[in-house]
Amino acid sequence: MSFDFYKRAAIVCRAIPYGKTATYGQIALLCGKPENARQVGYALNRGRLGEGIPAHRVVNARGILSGAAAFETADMQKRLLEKEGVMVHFTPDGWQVDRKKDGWHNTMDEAMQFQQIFGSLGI
DNA sequence: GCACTGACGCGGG
DNA sequence: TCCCGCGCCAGTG
Repeated sequence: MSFDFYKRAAIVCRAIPYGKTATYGQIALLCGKPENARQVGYALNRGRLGEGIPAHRVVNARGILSGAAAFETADMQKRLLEKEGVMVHFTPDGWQVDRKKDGWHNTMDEAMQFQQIFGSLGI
C-alpha cells in the first residue's frame, strides 16, 4: 500500500517557491514523517508524485544536486535552477546551491497549513 | 518472508 | 568543520 505519504509529498513539492530549494528531509518533515527522507528521493526518481513536480528544486541536506537520472541530461537540474536565478557552484562532490540564501525556509504557519490541507483531504 | 537497495540524515569523534 | 558509521523504511526480486 503506497501511502498518503506520496500524495502529501506531491502537495509539498508543488508548494516549493520559484527560485527556492528544499531538502528531502524537509519535505518528509512537512509530510509528518521526518524519518522518510529516503522515500522522497525514491518517489521523485520513479516519478511517483505525478506530473508537474519541480523536482529540480529538491536537493540533499548539504545542498548538493543529486544529479540523477530522472532528468533528460546530466546538467538539466543545474540549468533549470540557474534559469530561476539560483546560484549553483561546483564542488568536488558535485553541483551545490547555497541553502542559506536560496533554501526554502518554512514558517511555522506553512507547516500548520499543510497539516490542515492534509486533514481536509483526508490523507 | 528474506535480503538488498537507495535523488537521505544525523550524531559522534 | 569535515568524515565516517549507523539508522531509516518503502520497493523490488
